[in-house]
Amino acid sequence: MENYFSIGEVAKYQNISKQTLIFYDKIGLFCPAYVDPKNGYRYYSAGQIDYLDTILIMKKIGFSLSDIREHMRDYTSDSSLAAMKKQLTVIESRIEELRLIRSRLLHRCVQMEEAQRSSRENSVTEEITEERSILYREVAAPYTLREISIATKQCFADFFQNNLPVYFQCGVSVPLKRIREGRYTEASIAFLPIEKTDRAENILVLPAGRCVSVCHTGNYLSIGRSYEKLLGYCKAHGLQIISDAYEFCINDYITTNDENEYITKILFYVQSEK
Amino acid sequence: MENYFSIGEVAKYQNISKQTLIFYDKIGLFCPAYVDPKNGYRYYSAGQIDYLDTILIMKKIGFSLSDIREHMRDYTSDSSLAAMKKQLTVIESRIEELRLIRSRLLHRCVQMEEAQRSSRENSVTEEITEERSILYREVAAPYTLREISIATKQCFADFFQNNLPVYFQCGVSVPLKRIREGRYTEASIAFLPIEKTDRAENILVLPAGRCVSVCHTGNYLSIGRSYEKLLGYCKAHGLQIISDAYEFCINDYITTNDENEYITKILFYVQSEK
DNA sequence: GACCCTCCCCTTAGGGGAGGGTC
DNA sequence: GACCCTCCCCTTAGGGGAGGGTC
Repeated sequence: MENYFSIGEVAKYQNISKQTLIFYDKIGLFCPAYVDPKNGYRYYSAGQIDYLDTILIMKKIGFSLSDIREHMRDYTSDSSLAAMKKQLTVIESRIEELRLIRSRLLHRCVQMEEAQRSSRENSVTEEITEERSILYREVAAPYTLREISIATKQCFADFFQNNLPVYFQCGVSVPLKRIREGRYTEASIAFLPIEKTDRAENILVLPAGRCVSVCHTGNYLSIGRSYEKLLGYCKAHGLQIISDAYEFCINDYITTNDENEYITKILFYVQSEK
Repeated sequence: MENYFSIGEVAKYQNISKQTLIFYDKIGLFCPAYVDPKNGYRYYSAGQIDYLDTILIMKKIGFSLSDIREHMRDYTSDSSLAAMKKQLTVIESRIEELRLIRSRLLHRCVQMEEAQRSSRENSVTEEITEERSILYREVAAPYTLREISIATKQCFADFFQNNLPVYFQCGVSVPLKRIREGRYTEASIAFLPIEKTDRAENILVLPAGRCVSVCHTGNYLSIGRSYEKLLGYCKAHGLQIISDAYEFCINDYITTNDENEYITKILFYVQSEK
């Protein structure tokens, strides 16, 4: 037994637990070279423990234990190179996915922080917006919160299914005509802002242009208050509204369960009256 | 029941399975607004299913279901922002980790492909190497494969424990004196090449400089053959060896279980004889 | 006293039925 | 016939014992 290692020694050298070695033995991934028939003690040969490095590296690369077991049943430099290259693409797509999630998160965090500063004033601002795309679904009649919710759900389902580059944010659009009639909450489409994409179906591009906006703070049903303010501002400044209303949820059910904290940015495209 | 959704409808809208909804109910993460007492049917209100978006987004961001449950017990814009920012750092470190793994994998793949081309010729080449660092451990007497294996293990354990920026590659160094005496396999240190690091302990920097090298193909115990070739080359070309031997495993037990496929690059620093 | 063994239960986020009732 | 329910077993990669023998 001179040249053999006990389970404790192997565990120590490789800095893994004995449990792990017992487990690898049980699933046939890495079995001791010799097992004492009278007490069941495991002994590993010096030559074989190098294979543990290979196993640990394969694990680090992202292979499952059963993948590793199959791979090592008979591995050559060719099969190893092929396996490593395959894993390289897996890792790269995982990195891409995480990057996307990071950019969405960042976007939402930035928006919330900006809104927390500006919403206290709650004043109308004029700005030139940049072009942006939205992924949308039409809201069915009678345009109550229920139908809006369903349309939003459909957008999210589309996003989760196709992993589209949307942000973690939603919004709705309300026709100008309904706003004028005081039907502030009867949205005609629900949408999710989305990064530039090749896809065409259910995508709408909002052009760059002159806009007025206000952040509405509080319960969604009280949004009429902010609309009146916005309409009043346009009238007072000689601005003609040339689009439907676009509402972007900055703070909504995704980030708070207190409706008083809701923040909705309302936006209209405008031009000076002739 | 007019405004309620059945489990099937919710599953369809959110594009998740019924099993998932039953599971979320069981763990108390997302329970139906109403359960029919006579048949146990689940009914979800229009208002509540928006929370599912929040749950799915939180999941996508990387929270566990129990984290989400705790978070949503009472979440505000402040607590959400804090949670999102925390997750942002988690995601960023995950991306970094994957990047590191990718660079190691790439390094190994490139080396193997290069070696597969050049090893067929098996000829001595002269080159100017760049500076590189190695993470090493000393090999104990009597310098057999057993002690080398232990030293290598210690390097790997250090790597796995501290997640050091090493490549998935190992190597050894053999003192020139032992080479001259024909003791080709009696390495004095085992090492792993490592990216530039701030760490100082167990790190050795191999300088840039003029080198000769040869790729040895096959069983490690036959490496003497390649050493003789290398020494002969130096003699014939008037080169004086000014360092110990460094052996880099290009193809080893990590990538093949056929010793005939092993490829080891042997390298000496040299200068012209005066 | 330190080391080793074999059970056995536990964790995450559901998937896939079986068996039986319900709209 | 399509929909819903409640069990129940299964998956990954081990961790954490308990209870008992061994160097």
